[in-house]
Amino acid sequence: MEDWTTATLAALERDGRRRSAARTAVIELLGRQSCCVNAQEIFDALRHEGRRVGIASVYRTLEQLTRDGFVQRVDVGASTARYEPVHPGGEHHHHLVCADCGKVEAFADPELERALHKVEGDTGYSVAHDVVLRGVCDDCAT
Amino acid sequence: MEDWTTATLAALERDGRRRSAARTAVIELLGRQSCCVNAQEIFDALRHEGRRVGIASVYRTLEQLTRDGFVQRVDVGASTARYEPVHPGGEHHHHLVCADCGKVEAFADPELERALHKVEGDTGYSVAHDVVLRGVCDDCAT
DNA sequence: ATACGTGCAAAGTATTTGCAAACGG
DNA sequence: CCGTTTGCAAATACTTTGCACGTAT
Repeated sequence: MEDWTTATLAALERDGRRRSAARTAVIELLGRQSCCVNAQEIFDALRHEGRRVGIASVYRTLEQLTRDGFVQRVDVGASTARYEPVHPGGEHHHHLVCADCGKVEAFADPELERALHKVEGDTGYSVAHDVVLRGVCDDCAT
Repeated sequence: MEDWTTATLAALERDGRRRSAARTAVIELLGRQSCCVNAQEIFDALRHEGRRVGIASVYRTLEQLTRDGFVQRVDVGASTARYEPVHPGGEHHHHLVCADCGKVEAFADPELERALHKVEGDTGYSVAHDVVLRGVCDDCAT
């Protein structure tokens, strides 16, 4: 979804925010992810490609993007928070977490999604939702 | 569910663990909860009723109980982890979290549960699951 | 020019760990 | 008694904040 990056940068600009180096770097990196990442991973990846960003800026950017609804925070139970891009009306998935090694995988299920929407209608809660299933992954099952 | 307390204490005993004061206090308090609580809340409540427990013991007990499947850790996105008793085959609910004030409420939905079990069958993940819906609670909606 | 953003380092929180003393079986 | 468990305090892990300087607009 290269599109998310462009859309997000454009939305920020429209909002009067500046297209600064650190912010742009974080957004571009997020746009390349297929599933959730944490702040440290973003920081390390950016450093690895030679960008000089501070981890504080990573956290600040994530906080902003989360507040504005461009990314969703995913709490999979590890001590660290993870984040992933939100594709409005598009691809949408949930998470399988290995109880053993902590690995996080994505899954999607239309029927589950339908049940969720119904509950959201009933309760009035509908800003975001996340389903976390715990179990043992294939690697650890051996 | 006064029953959970008894069952859990018995299971620990059967497992060779000691029925120590701190551990028993934490388990009894958990058994009285209807929804999830965090370590600090447990600590404060126990202190309030005059029991001299250290917060480290609260964490240690929670970690043990979680590992053994007697309590489930619930990550609702706040910085602190919450925990609640697991009633095997019995009452089972998920959580609504207010995006504004952080309040956590419980909800249950049979259709959602059915969809979840189906996904668990498909994926092989089935140790535990938790659904978190975010939104604005009635109090904050005003 | 002039706000807005930044990197760094220091400060906060939540949780874990080391250890000698207390305790349960 | 002897190994488990404890409370405390120090250590750790993650995240936030204060601040002087950089930089987009």
